[in-house]
Amino acid sequence: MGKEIPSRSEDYSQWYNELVKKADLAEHSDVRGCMVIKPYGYSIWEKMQQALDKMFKDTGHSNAYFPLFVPKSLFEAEEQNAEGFAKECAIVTHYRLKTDPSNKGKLIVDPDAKLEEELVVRPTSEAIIWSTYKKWIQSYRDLPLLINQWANVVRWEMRTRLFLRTSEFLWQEGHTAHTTSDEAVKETVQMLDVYAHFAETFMALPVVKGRKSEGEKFPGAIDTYCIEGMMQDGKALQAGTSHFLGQNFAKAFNVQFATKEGKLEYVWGTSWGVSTRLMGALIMAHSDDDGLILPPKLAPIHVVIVPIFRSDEELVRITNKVDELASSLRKQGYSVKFDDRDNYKPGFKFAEWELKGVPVRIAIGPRDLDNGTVEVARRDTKEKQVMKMDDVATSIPALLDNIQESIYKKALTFRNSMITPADTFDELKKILDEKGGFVSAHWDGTQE
RNA sequence: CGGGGUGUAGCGUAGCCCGGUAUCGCGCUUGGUUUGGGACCAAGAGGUCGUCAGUUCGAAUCUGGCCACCCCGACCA
Repeated sequence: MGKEIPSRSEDYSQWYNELVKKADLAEHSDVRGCMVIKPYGYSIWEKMQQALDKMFKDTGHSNAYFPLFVPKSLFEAEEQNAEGFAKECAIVTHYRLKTDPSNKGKLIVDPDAKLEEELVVRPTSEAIIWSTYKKWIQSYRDLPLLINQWANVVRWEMRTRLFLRTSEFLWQEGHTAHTTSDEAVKETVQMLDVYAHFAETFMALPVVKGRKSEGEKFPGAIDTYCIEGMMQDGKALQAGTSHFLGQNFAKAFNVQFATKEGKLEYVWGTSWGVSTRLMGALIMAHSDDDGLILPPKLAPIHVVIVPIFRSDEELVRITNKVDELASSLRKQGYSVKFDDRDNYKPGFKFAEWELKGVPVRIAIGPRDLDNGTVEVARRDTKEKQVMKMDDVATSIPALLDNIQESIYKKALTFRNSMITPADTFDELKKILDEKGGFVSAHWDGTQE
């Protein structure tokens, strides 16, 4: 602990790394390129999962789970997809270890236990899922098939960064199959809208929706749509993607259905995903030099209550008051933490909860007991106000709503200030060199 | 995969050039004083110096191999 987070302006990337560690979100694991998500960080991810999962269900999707391992022959069936991911795959080649005869107590890979066919650890699940869909889909009556999977995937990246790029990451991947191209495109766009809506209303992160260029699109897709958020260093972060797959995977895995007219046709596919990278986006979009700033809708703790006391007896009096307040807030669905640790001073606790981004802090001491008041502080602006104890429970909901909105507005204002129009290529280059941010420019859509 | 760097207590580090059994801070334990913005004092616990080998009477320190991680590039959610 301590005021050791480097300032955002000095070294953005270092600031980010320190913040992730200090706020108790995640740390590098001893395993190459992998990350340990700590309980506090994971609880934020769970909040994201819950909100997203509800939105998926509301749009007619169901959850399922498919295997971690993809036999190489399945993996290579859709050529573009296979080629696109080939350079970053982890592969299982053996299924057994044995004791090393020349080095007691150590294990070696048993050369006799080589697999007939290597297993690819999924970098994405299109292959394994489409090979399964082949069995599930016979008739137009089986469609649309709307499935989502919460899973981990492995992409053997050379350089990793906490939440933004790790060898293994958690995500959700939707895989749908449809009777017509139109319906599949609609699904693709619908899910992009779901992501954009989630980013803006839950993460308080304004995003730009768009379509990827030929060079950037998902391997195996006809079209890739994405949402991009603006981070405080003026750089874009891709926060979610939605792909229209056309009939590419249906053809690769021979997934056909009988139409009403009795004809056989290939189904139309989509896939879409967001990952724990959203955690990185959330952190980079809002936080300041004092730590994390969480939008209330994703905060695992909405309100932290810090008692200020000199004696045990004083703490008891405060605790009695706090119990009433906390239970009335909890009844309204808010998560409340009473920080009654006696080995830290209030100032330390203030700083710690600010570091962790808890939206609202309530301090209550002997002075408040006498006056029937509390001190309410909001994390985003650090404004404090003294409030009547009796009014707290009823005014917290509005305060949290206000914080959610004000975080969004701040991000939106910043984002808009960093969008610069350019009419010529020279202008574009100049803006990117000098100002950064987004550039609104003309483009004819070609590679050149 | 190219270029650079680091590895010493739970964390962050000094010592390395010039070899003699490891420094300091945070944290932890105990006791006391404290508590409205990151408390203080005292005592205490905690280390095969990444790993394997070599040189040497003696290696954290010198030499070689290996491993891991970090930073910068290319690639990506």
